[in-house]
Amino acid sequence: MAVRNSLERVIALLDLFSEERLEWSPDEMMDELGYSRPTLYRYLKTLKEAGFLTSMPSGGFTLGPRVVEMDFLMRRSDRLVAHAQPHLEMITAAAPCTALVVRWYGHKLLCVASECSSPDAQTSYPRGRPMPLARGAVSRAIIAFLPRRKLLPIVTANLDGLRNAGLGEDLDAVLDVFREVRRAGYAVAHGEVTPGVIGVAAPIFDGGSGPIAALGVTTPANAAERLDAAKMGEIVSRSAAEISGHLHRDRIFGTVDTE
Amino acid sequence: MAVRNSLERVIALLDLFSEERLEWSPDEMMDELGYSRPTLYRYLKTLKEAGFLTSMPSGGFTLGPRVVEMDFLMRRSDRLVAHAQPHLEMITAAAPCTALVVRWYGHKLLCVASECSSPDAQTSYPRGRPMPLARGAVSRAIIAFLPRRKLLPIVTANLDGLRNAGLGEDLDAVLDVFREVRRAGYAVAHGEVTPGVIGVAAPIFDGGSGPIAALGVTTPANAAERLDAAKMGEIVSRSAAEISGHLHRDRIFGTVDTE
DNA sequence: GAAAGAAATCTCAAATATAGAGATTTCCGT
DNA sequence: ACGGAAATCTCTATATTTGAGATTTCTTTC
Repeated sequence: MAVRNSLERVIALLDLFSEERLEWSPDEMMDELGYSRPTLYRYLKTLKEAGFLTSMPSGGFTLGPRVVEMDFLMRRSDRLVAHAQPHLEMITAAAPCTALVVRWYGHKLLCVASECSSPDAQTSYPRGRPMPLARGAVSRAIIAFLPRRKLLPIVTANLDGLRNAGLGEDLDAVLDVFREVRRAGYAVAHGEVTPGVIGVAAPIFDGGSGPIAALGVTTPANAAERLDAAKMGEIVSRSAAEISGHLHRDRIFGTVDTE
Repeated sequence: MAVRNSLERVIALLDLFSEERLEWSPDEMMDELGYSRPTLYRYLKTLKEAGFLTSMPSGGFTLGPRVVEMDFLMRRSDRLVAHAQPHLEMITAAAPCTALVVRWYGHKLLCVASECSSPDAQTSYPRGRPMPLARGAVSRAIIAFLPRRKLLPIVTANLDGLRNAGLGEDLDAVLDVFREVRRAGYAVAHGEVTPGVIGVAAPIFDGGSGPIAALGVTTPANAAERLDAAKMGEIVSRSAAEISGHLHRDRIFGTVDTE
């Protein structure tokens, strides 16, 4: 654990609240982080006043309303989500599947919108769920279209993961796969993220360099037998291109904000 | 602007990102907050590394992936949401309306789950949207059931708002309204939050003192003519009671966590 | 591909705010 | 109203933060 300044120590406090554990008592936090009592309470008080944490009736602390509100803000004013929503609905209405939009955050993939018409809960992928960087059509649809100078470091850094996903034995083989995705305009994956589920995805651009997100569709493999990958790729690519067009226009003419 | 310690200054930075404005450039932040360049960049770097902010291709900053992930965590492990979901679906399936769960955060009401079957977009109320404290059935359903020592300060602090909402001219009149809500077990409101929309709501308890949330249903007034308020109150109360029962049991037997 | 311009980071000393031990107050259930 | 736990306060030594300016890194333009 490197030297931490006070802000990092506060953030370490927020880091405690994870999937494994969403409620912590002050004493447990002290044990875990080694902060003194007054210090911990000072931090807690400020975070609580700002709404990042709330105290439960049980005496413990959890994440607070501020988190929910900030996510609401993001959702509500995210043009990507707004423009993608009709497409998600259209796609899920046409066949039992999950359609999702995954945003590229520079070194992390996160689902930001999804619709699901498949009865199979396995395929569902809600907003907020992180997506692995080395596997899946969505991830490949984004990485493949990154500008060279960003693509190479990411590929080399994740080479092991990509190899395990079966993309190829060495760097060149993996790069070939990405080249092929670029040529086709979309990526296909067979059960890489969820076993038994086929995924197809195409990149979304906003006019800047490189994709900012991807539109993906996943279907249970048995259902996908009828919908062949090429056809799905076609549909996904077209929708992704339309969304990109909207974003591009927004960017040029300035965002028509709020409402 | 009172004296602020460094943590509060960092939070003030996050406060900038509001409904009005979700993208800020470093220079704009400096102007707004008066921090020096190195200080601002130090803050930004840490917040960015922690994922609370991201830099946009345009050079500005916005809220980052961490926010979305934290909301996902909360949503996914919120027993209130989990237990309420089937009821929301059941209620919205029965008639065109919006059913929502609003959590009480000690001094703030926030919608945490909602389903909508009404074609009228007016009635929709998505997760993350704050709810006014002085108006609406949901708010009243919660406040009315607070323990005395919490109820009084809140009512007196918001007396003006409550008066404007038409609850009564003075403190005693307002308290009478709440007493009546307690007697009925649910609250009814006519167009208080959204004009032309009728709301009915009942409190949800988890076994501690005071309600932790409310279940609400809103319908366009014309559609509500057929469903009289008493009947809606009945349904909402029953669902709220069932949800309370689940939460109570969870609390006693310990949470069956994760999955 | 080089050069100008902008953006981000670094250096370092002064000063200021922070940390923590222990005392004290407030809160809560009985 | 009481007792025990939870949260906050006081105060000083000390470590940390701050900010001006220099410097590096990245980006855009030619």
